[in-house]
Amino acid sequence: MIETYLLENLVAFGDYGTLSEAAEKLHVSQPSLTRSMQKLEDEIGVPLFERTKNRISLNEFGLQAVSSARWILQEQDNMVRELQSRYRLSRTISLGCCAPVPSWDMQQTLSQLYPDLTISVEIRPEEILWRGLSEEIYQLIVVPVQTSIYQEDGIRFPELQGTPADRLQAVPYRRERLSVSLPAAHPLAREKELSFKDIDGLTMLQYRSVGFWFPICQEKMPHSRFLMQDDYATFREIVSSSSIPCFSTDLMRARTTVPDTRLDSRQRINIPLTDPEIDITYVLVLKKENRARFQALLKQIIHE
Amino acid sequence: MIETYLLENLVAFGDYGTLSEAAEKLHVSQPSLTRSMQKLEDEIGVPLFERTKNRISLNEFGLQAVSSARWILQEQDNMVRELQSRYRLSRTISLGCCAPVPSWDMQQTLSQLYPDLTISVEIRPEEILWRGLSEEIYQLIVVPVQTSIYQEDGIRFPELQGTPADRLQAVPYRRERLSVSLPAAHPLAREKELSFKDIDGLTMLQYRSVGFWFPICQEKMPHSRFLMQDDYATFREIVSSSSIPCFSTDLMRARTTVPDTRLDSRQRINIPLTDPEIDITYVLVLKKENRARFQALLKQIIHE
DNA sequence: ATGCCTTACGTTATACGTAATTATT
DNA sequence: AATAATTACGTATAACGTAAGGCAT
Repeated sequence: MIETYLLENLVAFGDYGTLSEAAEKLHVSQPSLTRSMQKLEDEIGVPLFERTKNRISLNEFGLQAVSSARWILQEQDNMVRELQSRYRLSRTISLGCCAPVPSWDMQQTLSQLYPDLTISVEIRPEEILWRGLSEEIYQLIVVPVQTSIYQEDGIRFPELQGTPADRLQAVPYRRERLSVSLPAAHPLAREKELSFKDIDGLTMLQYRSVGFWFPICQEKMPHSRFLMQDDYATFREIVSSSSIPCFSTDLMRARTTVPDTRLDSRQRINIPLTDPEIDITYVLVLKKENRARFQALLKQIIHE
Repeated sequence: MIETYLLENLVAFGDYGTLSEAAEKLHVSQPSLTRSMQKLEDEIGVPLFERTKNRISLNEFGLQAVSSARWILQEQDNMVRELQSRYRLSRTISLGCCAPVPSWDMQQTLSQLYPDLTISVEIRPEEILWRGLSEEIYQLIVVPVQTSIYQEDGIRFPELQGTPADRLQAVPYRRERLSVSLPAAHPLAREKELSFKDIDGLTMLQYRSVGFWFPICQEKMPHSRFLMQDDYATFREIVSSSSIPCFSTDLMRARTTVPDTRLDSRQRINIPLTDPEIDITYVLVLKKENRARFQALLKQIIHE
């Protein structure tokens, strides 16, 4: 059988036209290429070249050989690439998430449980998460369910082509509630609770990557302006140094290591919202065929 | 890039299941295969095997690699085979012929003119010759034309899909006339000439591979029986030792080195036939695109 | 005990580079 | 003179076989 380096040399000669140039590009000597081509001809048993004293060129068979060789090398390359890509995929956990807090938590949890694997986390709209789970772009997704609905009906799996609901496993993960963060001096800051209706019209400072939360707020507060912030650090900075209302959640506050309790005019007060939409239960969903792989994760979530 | 021998070793391991057996089949040592598999894994960068202390087997990636490797090796094999077959074809002249005498002549002529090439000659019905010429199964064909028609109309090219008549070149080659060979004692042996009509009903000894001649005789002598002979030497033997009538042609007699002139009862007399169908002009036909290749042949035929 | 895989080590094959030769532009 | 291919020859890489070791059935 013909060794690969001979085919590579042949293709290089086909590309560059002379042995000298091909040799240069391949970082080998001219005589080495001469020998390769001789050996190739010898092994195939078919003359591939027209030779004159200081010129060598491909004949009709040589041309065909070059094109076949090019094809074979490409197939080899595909083989290796596909294996590598499948392997890489088998070494990464892809999580699709609907909101930042569970994405942070899961990133951390997964890294601890699977220290050898690459953890890839994305925040995307729920529809894309379901589709991605079905198409194996994500092995895990975290979707939000309104807690009141969850407690009545459990989880409603959407219609997925190729992945019927009974092949999915859903595990309730944790709960998050949205509240309004107002400066102490704000007229509404004394209220015990508020609804979207009460605060509709306020100009809100808004971090962009909050996932599913933002569409809810937009819908519930059609008269408000939202000052979007792309960078989380900047957002936090402006929150702490301005008096613009914003949103907060219980989980977010629990993550804040140093709660800001200074009692100045910029101190903020969190007031719970009453609308049922702000009480969310996160649910982790995966294909049942992957349960074994994520056994450790499931155990930890259930025992939390 | 991955050398071919590594793929071959991998496929052998896939075929035989253990390194030992694969090594034996490949006629290499066990350790050599161990190293090959290690090297392959290393170069692809993906684990392909499950290893226990004295057992090695393919994992999911290994299985995929084996099937890809098998495919690539087959492609290589095809490449080489196709080149070799095209080359062999380029080194052989395929002639399709309608009758034995021109086939013998052409075989001889071509061998002399192209001593390095393989000459392949077949006697086939005219229809197949034309089709074969069109489909490049034959580079040359020799077809019969009734001399009277030829002298009036020249050659009539049949309708060939893919090969219009103006891409063909036809060269008149030589002429052959059929006669009846009768024992001297035969009642008709005194005639100066005969027609098929006169001899229809006779039982004829007939060599099988006479090409287009036989269908003509059959058609013209519907009441005759033909005693078919497959072997030419046998046919000649029976002819010379029996008194069964048979056919002969001027060209055939010209080729017979020692004309049998013994004047015994078995001596045979050749009597010309008068029907126009027995006067044939052979025509050599080839594609015009191959004229250059057969220049020497054409020159010789025209100068004959 | 036998079979199978791996590691270690020395050998051999062969692919490679350098230098020299020849021919062409 | 410069460029290109081939041949000749010595070298170095790497593939190979033998020998030895470990582990499992």
